[in-house]
Amino acid sequence: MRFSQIFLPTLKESPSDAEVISHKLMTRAGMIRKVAAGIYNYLPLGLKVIRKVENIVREEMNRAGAQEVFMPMVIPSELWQESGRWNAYGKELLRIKDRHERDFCLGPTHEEVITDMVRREVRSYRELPRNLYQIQTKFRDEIRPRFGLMRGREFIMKDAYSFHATEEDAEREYQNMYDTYCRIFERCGLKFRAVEAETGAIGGKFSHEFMVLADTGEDAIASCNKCNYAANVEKAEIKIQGSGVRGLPPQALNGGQKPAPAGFKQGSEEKPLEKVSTPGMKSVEEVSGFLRTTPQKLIKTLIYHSDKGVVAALVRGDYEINESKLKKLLDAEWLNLADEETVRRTTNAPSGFAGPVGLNITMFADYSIQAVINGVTGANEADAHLINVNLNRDFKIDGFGDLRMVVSGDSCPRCADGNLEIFRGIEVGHVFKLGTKYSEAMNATFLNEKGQERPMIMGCYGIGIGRIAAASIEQNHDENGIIWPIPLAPFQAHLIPINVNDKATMDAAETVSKNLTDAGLDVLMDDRDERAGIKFNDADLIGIPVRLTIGSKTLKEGSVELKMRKSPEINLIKLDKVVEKISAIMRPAR
RNA sequence: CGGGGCGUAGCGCAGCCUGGUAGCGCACCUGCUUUGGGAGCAGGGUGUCGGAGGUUCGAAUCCUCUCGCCCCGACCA
Repeated sequence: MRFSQIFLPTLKESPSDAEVISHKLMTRAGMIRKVAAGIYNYLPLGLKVIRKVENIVREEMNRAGAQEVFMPMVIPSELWQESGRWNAYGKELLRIKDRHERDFCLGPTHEEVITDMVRREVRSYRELPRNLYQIQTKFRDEIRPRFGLMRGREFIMKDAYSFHATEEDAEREYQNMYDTYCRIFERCGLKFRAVEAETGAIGGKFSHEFMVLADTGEDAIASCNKCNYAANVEKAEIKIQGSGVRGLPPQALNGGQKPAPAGFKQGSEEKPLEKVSTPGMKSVEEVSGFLRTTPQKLIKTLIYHSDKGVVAALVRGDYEINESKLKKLLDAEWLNLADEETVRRTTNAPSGFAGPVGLNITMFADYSIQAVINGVTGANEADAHLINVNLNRDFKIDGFGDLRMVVSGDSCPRCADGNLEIFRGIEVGHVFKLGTKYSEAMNATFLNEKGQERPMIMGCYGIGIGRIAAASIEQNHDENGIIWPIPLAPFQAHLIPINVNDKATMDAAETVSKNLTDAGLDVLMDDRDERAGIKFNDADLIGIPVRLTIGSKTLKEGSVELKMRKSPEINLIKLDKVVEKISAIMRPAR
């Protein structure tokens, strides 16, 4: 391909709305252009990368025994009514009407469609298992799309769904997909980690996320420095010492806490409860600073609103509530921090002054507060807090649980002496074991060998195609531009004839280009009549792995310059060795 | 949805406070010179100042409404 012909508009400056490096570089390198918030055009260079990713995914899925299908993007509401998600899914589901006023949605995921497809055809256990996948554009009307392809509204995703006669077979396939995903991300040249994850709105029993490690990632993951435990922080558990069973006498538990700060040792005398004035002091920092104590002494009381009613959640002042854990403990469908109005009604005080003493609603608490002796809480009246608050003497808790976010340095919940570290990651893949959630709701059944009707056991496995491209850039770039790993590179070799008006240079360039192309390589030749600086800078920006420079000086010796994008060295190679040399570089990665 | 900000040339921005004929850099077009890491000189403006309404002799500028976009938060496969 000639640079003068390809539609590849590079930019010297980043667009003002791009924040993360992958978004800036993809725009500058002429890969994508924004059409609307979270909606992009893919230009030729961007599409080439997308296709590379798709092909890796396709090859590995096929190798794993899955078969490709293609489902519609526009889905009739009936299917979503059947699964119950038409009402449950929320506003990310873009609902549209056709000319007959019939309801449809743009597919954000395809469990309903695939379940419908399979239930119509599959009758017997003999026709199972099945693993079907598609690579398709999805639409989720995200509240706040951002970061270019990392969190678009419209995005390309590979989604696979498997159907099984038995739990064991579904778990075998889950492992098969897990292994396949590892191979896919390895082939893409990504540094990643598989972590335990929440199952979220898609539902199901357990799941793993595949996280590309990057500081700009939107997810935080906790990872043990000794064993292979790794989990999304939404899910990451704390270590429970002794037994973590609900209902045990509170002080018997000490859920893996950091030692209490000096001066507040367990077992110190319980002092008399006292009310103190704390005008305008709401946050943990303000209150602990004002009262000259530490956040560890505070018990934070958060009022939540849920389908199970208004509840209070208590956690030690230096920790944060993990809403996923709270939701699970409550067995709630939904959960929100209560609004100011509800807080006032419940606590008789503006938010910031809630406390458990005398509070007349159901209260759940994180294990961490069991270690707090003579603690500080809100007084349930404006501008006042209570000091020397003690569990059981001054208030009672309806249930204890692991309700807090893990923090760096927490003990590993799985092994004896490991500690958790927190990393940021970009979720590029997710595998779920769905179980029978959809097959039961939608009556996707089969007859087993005894002639009994049973719901199919399902699994679901997604990969964000565009996110892989973006994540790769987050991991592979420098101040000049993208550095593509060979498997994802839009071209393998970038040829730069310095002076396109010099016949010898151009003849050599044409020959090299033809030879490399004949050898099966994708070559971009910068035949533009531009200054060398412009060509070199564009080459660095778009990040093709191999650069070959052809100039009249080295040409006299029958040589061209070879430079890898990822390293600064420049080597001369003879014209007749070019194909051999470049092929050797490409081989391991192809 | 709450808070904040921005919409002016293809891109990045100034002008707005204090109303008076639309600007800068880059890009683009023409010519000459230059030619191995984003060239120089000369000439050229390609604009519904996001949109609608209002105030005014006069609005990019002031007021009202509206649309779009971005950031923070909330929320979230």
